[in-house]
Amino acid sequence: MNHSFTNGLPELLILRRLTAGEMYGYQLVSEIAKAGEGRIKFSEGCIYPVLHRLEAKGLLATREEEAAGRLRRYYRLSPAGKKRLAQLVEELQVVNRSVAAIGDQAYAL
Amino acid sequence: MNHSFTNGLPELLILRRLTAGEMYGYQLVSEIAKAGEGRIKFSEGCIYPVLHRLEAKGLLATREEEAAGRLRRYYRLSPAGKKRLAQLVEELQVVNRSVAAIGDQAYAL
DNA sequence: GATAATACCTAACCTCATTAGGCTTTACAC
DNA sequence: GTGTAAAGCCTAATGAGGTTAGGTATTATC
Repeated sequence: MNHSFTNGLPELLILRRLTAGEMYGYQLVSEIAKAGEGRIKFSEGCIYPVLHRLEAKGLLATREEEAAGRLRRYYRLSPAGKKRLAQLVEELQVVNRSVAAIGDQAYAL
Repeated sequence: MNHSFTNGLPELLILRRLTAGEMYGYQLVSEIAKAGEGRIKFSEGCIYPVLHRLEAKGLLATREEEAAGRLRRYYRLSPAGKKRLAQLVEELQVVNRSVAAIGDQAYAL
């Protein structure tokens, strides 16, 4: 893909998607791809390690469930995860405002 | 700083700032800091290598000037640089739309 | 019986931004 | 007048995190 502005983006997309309710990893991969307009797509090799990191930091909580002979690990937001989400949204807005600000003397965004 | 969404951001800010006219590296560092609301600040150790990369790729052109006993290396946009800028702006918009899209069933951005 | 889809995972690699320096000249303070 | 900060340029080691490329097991499909 080779995109810019993607560091921290898997984390933000995961946290934000989980505000709608718990979800498992494989599902998050396809939900993110769906939201990505065919332009943004994070593979399992990216999403799973992020989920493990977020859980280790206490931003996500987990439960396991077996469905159709397959193991599913569901994740949900913790209070700390909600705070982190708000922080990431704000950081993205700072980026957007900075980009707008540095060019407003010449070009509109 | 430890921010998210910063990969590619120095490049975008530089390219966008240069649409207003040529500028030298040290100046770009402070201009970016000024646009960054005290939240975003890319040091010289980041900006100079980016400038060299962009010049090597043909996105920027250069000239040297001596002012007050100090050497200044001015950079300006090439046509390829303008195309790259448009591409980066669009990539950032895709990011913003994806973030909005993945959460619009639950929370507003 | 083979292939794709579901569902989890890890490891090596690569691309930057971060940190931490180094070099030179001018300006200001003590 | 000597020291420190600011103006300018630069590079190298580090680290965080996404990409690529796998591996495993079960179920569904042709």
